[in-house]
Parts: sequence; structure tokens; C-alpha cells
Amino acid sequence: MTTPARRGRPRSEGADGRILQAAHALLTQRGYDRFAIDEVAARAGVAKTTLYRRWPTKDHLLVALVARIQDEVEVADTGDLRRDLTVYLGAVAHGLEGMRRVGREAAAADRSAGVVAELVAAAARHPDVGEAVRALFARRNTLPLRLLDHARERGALPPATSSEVLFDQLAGALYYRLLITGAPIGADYVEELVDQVLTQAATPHPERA
Amino acid sequence: MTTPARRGRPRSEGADGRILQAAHALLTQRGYDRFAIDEVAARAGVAKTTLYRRWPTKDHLLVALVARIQDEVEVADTGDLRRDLTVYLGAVAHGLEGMRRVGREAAAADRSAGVVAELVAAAARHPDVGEAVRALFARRNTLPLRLLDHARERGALPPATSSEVLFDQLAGALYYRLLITGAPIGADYVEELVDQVLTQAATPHPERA
DNA sequence: GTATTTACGCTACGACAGTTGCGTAAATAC
DNA sequence: GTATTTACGCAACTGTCGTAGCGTAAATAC
Repeated sequence: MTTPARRGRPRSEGADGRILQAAHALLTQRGYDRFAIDEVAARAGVAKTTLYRRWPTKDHLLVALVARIQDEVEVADTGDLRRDLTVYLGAVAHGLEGMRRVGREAAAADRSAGVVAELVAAAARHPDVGEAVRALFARRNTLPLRLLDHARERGALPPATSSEVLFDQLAGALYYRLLITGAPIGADYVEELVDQVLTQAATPHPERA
Repeated sequence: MTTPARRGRPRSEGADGRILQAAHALLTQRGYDRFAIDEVAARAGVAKTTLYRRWPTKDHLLVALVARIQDEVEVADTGDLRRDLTVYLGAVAHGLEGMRRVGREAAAADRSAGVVAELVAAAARHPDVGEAVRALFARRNTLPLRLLDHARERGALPPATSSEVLFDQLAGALYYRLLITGAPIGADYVEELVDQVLTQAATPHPERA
């Protein structure tokens, strides 16, 4: 992994790290719309132009920050689908509730989707940011998707079940509440959601002749 | 509904309409981040300050626009749940795909969530905008929720089913794909989604002793 | 050594959101 | 009529994102 000895002046050692660190501090303190790029640059001890050479817009910087913050969510595959799903989705929901409070006084505790909404908008504004965000989520979702695959293989889900669609249902419900309805997504809701999906999947009833 | 004869100079007749019309035209032409408030005011023939007296931020104006654009989605309750859901969600998905293209050259056709993403961000930035958006969706969702209630009552869904949670699953899947994964939400996907939810709900299988 | 390449810091600038202050217009209250 | 209240238009201003130009610093190529 040695650098192949580029041509001109090398990039300032550690500037990236100092910028991200300063940006992270300001983001968590004030939120996305109330911190200025100029201030990030000043705190990091670099010129604003240097920052822009690395991240061409504030939106790009945001993705880099979120990708950094986002801690990996553990995925246990114990064979108890209900339990595994509840644990996993509970962790996701908890993480999202945390994102909600980034840059707000805890007292606020309103129903805003916070920084996740900004991330979504950033992805919509710039194609390359969108690509990066989608890659982030694709990577994050591989393990839970595999969890559903295994469940289907061992007969815990109907054989015709599509893991992708089922995952859309589960994750979608959480993001829908976070971003659209603003409804809370606590542990109790996650349990109800998983319960309903799996109970549905196990209870026969009329219709569908 | 006669005006109670207010005190001072009345608001300029029709200014609201002209502003909204001008803003709508610019929004559909260029998209949210590439049209300027100054330009809207100029086209509407009012001073910028007059516009700001009505909508305190660009985000507020956006909600007013979307609320205006959003056509009511028909909800048929024929007794055939699968069909009714497919039709309803198909219309919603079609509307969302339309929102995706607002302000973009048709050629682009990328995976951006477009104006919906901006709406979500606007809701996250201002508490009152969030309130308005949530009211918009609550109103929009009453009929489909009733549809699910009826289905449960006549035994087409398990009696323990929560309409709210089920609706989160369905609508959530669509918005999740629109806003997060960028995956298409065409008629084929809607059919697969409804099919899977209802097939799950009708097919017994092991697990859940 | 000199030439070249790439990054840096700095200053100035353009575009746009949103604000402020002020003079004026259009209504009601008396 | 005059006083009061509310809206309007206009112009100037601030804050912030992002860009452009330029001189300089630190590396490699020869």
C-alpha cells in the first residue's frame, strides 16, 4: 500500500482528518443548516479552498461525515428469526433516533427526521452523492438480507418470499415513519412490526381463494 | 365565509395565486435548487418582500406548491383487497415517479428522489413545515387505512392485524425505495409487493410454534 | 542545479436566501 | 375630513455557498 510517488506537491498530511473532525463537531453541535464551511475550515486550520478541493460541496462533506459516524450494526443469525429481526431492527431504529437528535438541543425532541433527511436531500441533488449513499446502504444491508435468505431456506419463511421485498417492508416502515409521518420508532414499535409480519406469515385466513 | 372586514389595507388580490403559479412553473422547469425567489417574485410581478410576508422561507413555499400539485389518489373499496391495494399503491407509485422528474430533463432519468427529498428535508428543518407535511399525509392516508380496516372486518386480514403497521409496510417500501435505495417503483414492483404481503398473510408455514 | 507538476493560502467575487428600514397606498375608525 | 392600521414596493444589507485568479510551497523529472 505504498504510495506510487505522485508527481507534484503531496496533499497536506492529516488535513482530511482535521477537517472531518471539525465538521463533525460543528454538525453535532448545531445541525447541518447552521454550520458554515468557512468555520469548519478555520477550525481545521486550512483555507476554505483546500476544503473544497477535497469535497466539492457541503453535501459531499455530509456524506463523508455520515459514512464515518455510522457504526456497523451487528447482525446475529441464531436461527430464531423473530428474535434476530427484532434485535437487528431495534438497533437500526435506535441509530435512526440518534440521528434525529444530531445538532439539536435534547430538549427539542420534536419529530424531525434531522440529519437523515438532509442526507436524503443531498443524495437527490447530486448524482454522485446519491451513488455513494446507495452504496453505503447496499453494503449495510447485505447481512440482514442474508439473514432472510437463510430463514427462507430453512422453512421459516414461505419459499416464494423475496428477501428484498420483505426487507423493503421492514426497513421501509422505519424510514417511512422517520422521514414522513414523524411517528416514533421505539423498541415497542419494532416489536409490533416484526410480530405482525411474522404472525401474518404464519396465520392462515380466508381471502386469496 | 364573508371576510369580517379587517382593519388596514387588504392583501393584494390574487398575488398569492400569481406567486404560486410562477413558482410552480419555475419549479417544474428547473427543480428546487435552481430557481431563485427573486425570480419568482419578478415573474409574479410582486416585490420580494411581499412574497416573504406570505411564505417566510423557500421551504414553506415548497410545501404550499406540493400541497397544490398533489392530486387526490382515488381509493376504490370493491371488496377485492388485492386488487384495491394494487390499484391504490400503483397510483401512489406513479405519482412518486412523477415527482422524481420534476425539474429535470426527461433524459436524465437518474435514480434521484427529486422534489420529495427536498420536501422531507424542508419538513426536517422547520417544525411548522413538518407539521404541515404530516397533516398532508395524514389526510391523504385516511381512506387507504379505512380500506384495510374493512378488509380486516370481513376477514380478509387476520383479526390482530394493525392497519397502521400494515400501511407502514406497504407505503414504507415505496418511499424507502424512492428515497434511500433509488430502486424503481413501477407497476411490476407494486404487484410483487402486494402479492407478497397478501400471500404471506394466506400461507401457513412452520416457525412461530 | 532548473523545469514541471500539484497543492496550498489568500483575496475577491458572484449568486442567492432572508432581513431591515422607509416612504407610500389602501383600507377602517372616529 | 383626520388618525390609525396593515400591506405594498424599493433599496440596501448580511450570511453563506461556491468559484476564480494568483503567488507560493513542496514534491518529482532531468
